[in-house]
Amino acid sequence: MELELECQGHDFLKENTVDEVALMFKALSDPSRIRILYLLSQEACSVNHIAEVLQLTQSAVSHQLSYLRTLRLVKFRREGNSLFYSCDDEHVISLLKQAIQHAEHR
Amino acid sequence: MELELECQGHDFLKENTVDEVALMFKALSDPSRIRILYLLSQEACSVNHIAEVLQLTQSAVSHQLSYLRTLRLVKFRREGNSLFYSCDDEHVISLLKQAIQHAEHR
DNA sequence: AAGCTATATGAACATATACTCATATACAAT
DNA sequence: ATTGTATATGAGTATATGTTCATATAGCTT
Repeated sequence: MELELECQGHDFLKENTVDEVALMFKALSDPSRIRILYLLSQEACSVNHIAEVLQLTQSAVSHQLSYLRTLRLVKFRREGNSLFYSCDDEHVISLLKQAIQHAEHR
Repeated sequence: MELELECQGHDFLKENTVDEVALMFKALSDPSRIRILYLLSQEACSVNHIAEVLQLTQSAVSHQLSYLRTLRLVKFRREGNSLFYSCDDEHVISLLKQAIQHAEHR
């Protein structure tokens, strides 16, 4: 049966698909972004709150949020002077949580 | 009910966990590695075969396999002069395939 | 309007990344 | 042993990445 399978054709990934997947995983491949996304998966947060909780500078957080916004992984609503960010891609959050589960239980 | 949730404590990720997750996603964040892993998820391949099929140099493939080996995402068996690589982490392949599905159907 | 707070942004920098090229290693075959 | 084939590896390089620092923008308050 292995031999049968070896003779079949293979899926080939479209360049577009590969690049999109790469971008998606790249977004998840940095510790700061992982912590930001995980925090936002639990509650909407202002930029300063994220910075305080995660012990990052406001600027670093803002840059990362800008990055995540571009990929539409987060969205925000304004409330007075503050911007409350939250997750905007459940699928990505799902992947993140699976990876966390996997890393924790080992 | 939203108010209730806002008052609860939050999960915090251990530094170790964050770093492991980051490494894992970093492995999946490069187009060449994505294509290599996806190919290997379909059949075990020699280094040269990977290079031919994916139109990469032997050296580039070998470097990436070395990277993936370090993370134990691939393993290999020797057969004569050739080394046949295959996937060694079903969980990572699962994440990869989910991301591909997500990217394709949109 | 002026001053205050929250956030965004650009430049600069140090490090990481992925590749190429040249060469080394390992096994096979004669 | 020598040659050939398959793979690995080290150095070098160009580009990408994540942060900091300084400054800009936007909205609130008085």
